Parts: sequence; structure tokens; C-alpha cells
Amino acid sequence: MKIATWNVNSLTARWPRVAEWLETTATDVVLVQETKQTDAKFPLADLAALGYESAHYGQGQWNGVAIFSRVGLDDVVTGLGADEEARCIRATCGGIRVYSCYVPNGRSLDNPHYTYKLGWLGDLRAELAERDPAQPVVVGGDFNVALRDDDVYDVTKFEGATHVSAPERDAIDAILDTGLTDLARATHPVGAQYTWWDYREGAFRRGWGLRIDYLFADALTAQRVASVEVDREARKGEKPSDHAPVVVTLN
DNA sequence: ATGTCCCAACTTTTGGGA
Repeated sequence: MKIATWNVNSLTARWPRVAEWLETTATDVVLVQETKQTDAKFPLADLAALGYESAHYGQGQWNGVAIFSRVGLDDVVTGLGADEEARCIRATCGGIRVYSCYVPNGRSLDNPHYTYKLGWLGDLRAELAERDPAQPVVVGGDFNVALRDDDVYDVTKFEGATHVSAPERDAIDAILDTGLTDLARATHPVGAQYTWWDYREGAFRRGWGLRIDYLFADALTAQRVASVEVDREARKGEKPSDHAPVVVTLN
């Protein structure tokens, strides 16, 4: 079974690329962020024609998360705590409780949005800490945090910025401390595994990336991992998202 | 180069967000 997380930066703008990617890769479960569309615009019928059940928690202009699955999709839950923005959806697909998370950006260390980000990560940790340990879980999404310095192309350019601050990294570590494994880093302990490159300055071509999109799984599911790869091809070509999908293959 | 892309709107250009 293949499970992917992908921030598509508008499912409306990205639909041709997403549809082609689904047909080409035959991924079983896709955890989608930043649909940037209302539920009315969500391509439910087009996904069904491609063989996918789907659930969308849409907001409109901003945010929006979804799950596509061709291995079942049950018990959908949306939202997180008192959050008023469409940033979290979970469902059970192929026996695994899967999460699609779009963590607030934070904007800057002195911005109220940064406090919102840390609180949001705390709420996610609280939910995951209370989960049934016998239930397999995969938590995916755009976390807007680079966990380690080697998850940043040049960490000196991020001094005083969000995405690399100690409180943000600590908040992600606290989520992992509930018994989850960072699948890409477990599979590739050393070196760059970037998932996002700015559209500006030819960042992708220059290798100026960050690893901010993650797949986290419980220990038993982590033991099933055959491979974890960033699909950099999806970042190339016509009208790409600024994020590449991260894909795990489970035995 | 404060360099791109995407969305909304009192829409044909600007502002907000990432």
C-alpha cells in the first residue's frame, strides 16, 4: 500500500497535475493540503471516476485539507480543538487511521500567528497522545517546520525566522514522543530530503529547499515500511505545486 | 531584484498570503 502527503497549493489550479499523478503513480491514499477551494468546487466526481473515494474539509480562499483513498474511507472527522480554519481531517483507510494536517505557517516569531501555530501543534499532540495504541496511524501533512538543520538548504539564512525555531521543533518532537516515527528520516538518516522549494529565485533548480512535509507513523506501521521517497518529478514541468509529494510504500 | 504563484475583488490591477 502506498500513502502520500502532498500540499498541492490550490487543488483548483493543480487538478490537471494531480489527476495525471494519480493515474501514473496509482497511490492508494493521498493526504492533501491547501485545496484552497469550497466543498462545492471539490472534484468529488472526477476522483470517483479515477477510482478514489474522497473527503474534503474546505474553507474557500485559504487552507483546506482532503483525503483520497482507493482502499476505503470511513469515520471522517474534521477540525482540531477550537480551530476555526480548515487544517485537519482524519479517516480510516485500509485499516490505518490517516491524518492530513496543514499546520499554520507562523509568519514571524513575533506574530500572533506564531502563537497560533504552537497552540495548534499542542492540540494535535494532545489528540495523538490519547489515541488507541492498537490502532495503526499515519499522520501526514505540511507541518511548516524543518526539524533539523540538515532539513534546510542553508540554515544561516533562517536566523530569527519561523520554521527552524526551537519551540517549533520541540512541538514536533513532542508529537513524535507520543510513539510516532518520522518515516523519511528513519529511512534516510543522513542528507537532504527536501519537500518544498520557493517559486522565486529558481530555488528548485538551485537546490534551495526545506523538508517541511512529513509522514509520521506508529511503531508497528513503521516496521512495514519498504521505502519512503520524495517525488521530485512532481515539482518539475508545467504549473507545479511548490511542494513535492512524500510517498511511503508499506509491505 | 521585494525575483513567483494563487486567490479574491466595488476585477483588467492590487493586496494578502505563502
